Amino acid sequence: MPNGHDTIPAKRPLTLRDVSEASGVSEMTVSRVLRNRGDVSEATRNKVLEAARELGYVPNKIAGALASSRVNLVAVIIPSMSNMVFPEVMTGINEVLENTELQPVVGITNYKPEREEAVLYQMLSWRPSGVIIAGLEHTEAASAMMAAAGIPVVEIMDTDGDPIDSAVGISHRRAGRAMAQAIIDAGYKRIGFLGTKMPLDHRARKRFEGFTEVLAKNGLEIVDREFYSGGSALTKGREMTETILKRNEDEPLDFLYFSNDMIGAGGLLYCMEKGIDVPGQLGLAGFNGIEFLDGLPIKLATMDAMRLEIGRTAAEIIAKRVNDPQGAGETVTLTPELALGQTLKKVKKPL
Amino acid sequence: MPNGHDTIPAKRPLTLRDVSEASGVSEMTVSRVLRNRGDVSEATRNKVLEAARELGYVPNKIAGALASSRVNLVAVIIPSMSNMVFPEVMTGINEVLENTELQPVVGITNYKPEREEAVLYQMLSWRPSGVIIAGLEHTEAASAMMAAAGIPVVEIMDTDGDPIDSAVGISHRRAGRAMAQAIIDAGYKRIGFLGTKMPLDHRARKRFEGFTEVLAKNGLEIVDREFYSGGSALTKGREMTETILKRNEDEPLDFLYFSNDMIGAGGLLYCMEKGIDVPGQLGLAGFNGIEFLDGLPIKLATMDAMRLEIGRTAAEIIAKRVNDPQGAGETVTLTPELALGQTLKKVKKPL
DNA sequence: ATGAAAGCGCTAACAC
DNA sequence: GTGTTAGCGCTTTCAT
Repeated sequence: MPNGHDTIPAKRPLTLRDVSEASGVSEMTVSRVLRNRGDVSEATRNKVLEAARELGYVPNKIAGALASSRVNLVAVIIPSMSNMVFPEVMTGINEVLENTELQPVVGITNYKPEREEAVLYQMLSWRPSGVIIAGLEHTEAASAMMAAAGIPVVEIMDTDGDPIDSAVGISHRRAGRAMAQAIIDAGYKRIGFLGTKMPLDHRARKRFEGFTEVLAKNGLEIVDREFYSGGSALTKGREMTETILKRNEDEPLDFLYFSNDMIGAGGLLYCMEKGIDVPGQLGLAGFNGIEFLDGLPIKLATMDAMRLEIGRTAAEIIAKRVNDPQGAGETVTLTPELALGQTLKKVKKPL
Repeated sequence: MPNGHDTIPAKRPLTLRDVSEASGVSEMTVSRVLRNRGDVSEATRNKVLEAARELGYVPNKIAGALASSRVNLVAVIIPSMSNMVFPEVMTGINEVLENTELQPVVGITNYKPEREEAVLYQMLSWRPSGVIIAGLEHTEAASAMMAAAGIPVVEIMDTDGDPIDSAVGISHRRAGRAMAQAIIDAGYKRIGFLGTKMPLDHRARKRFEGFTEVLAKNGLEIVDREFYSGGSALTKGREMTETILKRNEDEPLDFLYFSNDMIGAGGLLYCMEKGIDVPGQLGLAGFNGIEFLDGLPIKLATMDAMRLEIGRTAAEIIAKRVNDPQGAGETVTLTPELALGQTLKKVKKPL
């Protein structure tokens, strides 16, 4: 032992039987005490608790789960942990699950379908009580596994599609449309798009589709676009903004639509530094409503992805269904508000 | 079924026996095939795989783990997921574990010792192959559990203390001392401190102690301090900076030391907005080296907490020890570099 | 190369 | 209120 923590070094991990012997109470009753189940007299209860504490017994959930075929785990499968959106979803999930027996277990897919399939397989092999998974697009095998698992499955973030069981999210197509409409209403015409180089980010794709759809209806097109991958989003936003503005100096752009707020913030900082008049000369908008935007000198127009709410609702659906396995799936579509901030001209909508 | 995913709805979850019956191969051999263990003829192997795929069989790890008393899980216990530092640690852990059989399972403590104890208990009850846990300070019960668990335990982030088994991190005391020295060397005298209101953030506390220690040795003291809790760190940094500067207008501060880079960035944005000459009139420094700083107009002086490296090293220690349970604990102290950025005057150190 | 039997540590179900 | 018995679905061990 490298230091002063004094403990009973356990060769063989302790079992219920050890507690049973130490307390002189049957294994079954020990089990009851440790799970607060069934009637146990105060006296034996204390004897057991005392013995367990004394020995430092930690129950073996593996054995418990096998015997009871109940596993209080919820598989949460998300693309990434590094872009601020999923940590917040997790917070929402945690908030709700903390008040239940359920415990989230997180798997990361890095936006790769085959990775998602593998992670899902791993997680399902622990026989969780439910699955919360980002997105509606999965490999065929993954969809089949979830459908066959016989547990509640909630697909989150997006509701533009066909859920396996339940879904909670926003319509990203609608989000793209709404932003396009706001930009058009404000009178901008020469619009640039800056986004991630991620063909597999279906939600970004749907927003883009909704966006261009409304532009088209109004006789407009995206004038230029710029993509990035990897690196610090703030830095990339700055660089991409410089690039796209320089490339269009002859016929300048009057609006930049960023596929996320982090690159949007980078763009905003760049504009402020260069003394570009925002929103007069150039309008800006992002997507996500990251809280961090509040700290910027001026607020970026954006649309909240309602991450916290999505996490909470998804967890609630799972919690409900665990106690009511017969329950049917449901789809909850949340409707985010457009936050105009200070980077979008406030122009009256033409009649 | 709410939609078009065609699957075999499984009433009773499939078992090895189902695959055995479907393939006409004994359960034991099926098990061998599915785990790639022992010699199995190519013919039976294919029969089994075919049957398993056909049925959509997902092995039950609960049963497997109980029978083999081997669980390929690594418990990762961290205070929070929302402040950018731990996601990066996770990335490092994942990178390494991806190349092994091991899988991380994350628990969040919210900086509460009693929560940490509870989470640890939960995790240990799954009999993981190892534990990675943030910090060296735990409740007595938590320390005892880890010491008695008979598995490798790596305490991360901090090495100023007494590890249970292994530790990987930096010396936060040294980090505080180094930053203080750099500030003093640059000639700043009237130093303010801005931090989190978190008595249980031992690492912040140690940095602070190291910091004031060096100031004291040089006949200096912190002139004023300001604390926050909750909210957007960027916003809070901005507000706190305003507050502390205003409060000391009579005898102005010439340096602000922020306990993390996010509030530091907020302070920096505030200064730029107000036209405060940084680093001439006022120097600034933070802590953590978050990549995001690169996107700011000028770079904040900071010290990298080496999160990625810590995560990787911790995971490596676990991976190594799982295959060598006799191995002894080890302590790895990483030494971060001070990044002066552009918010600290470059003044020659007085001879 | 394959199979049969025993049991991992716990809990459901049923006594008493 | 407490104890007994029989598994949960796998893997270990030992035969063959």
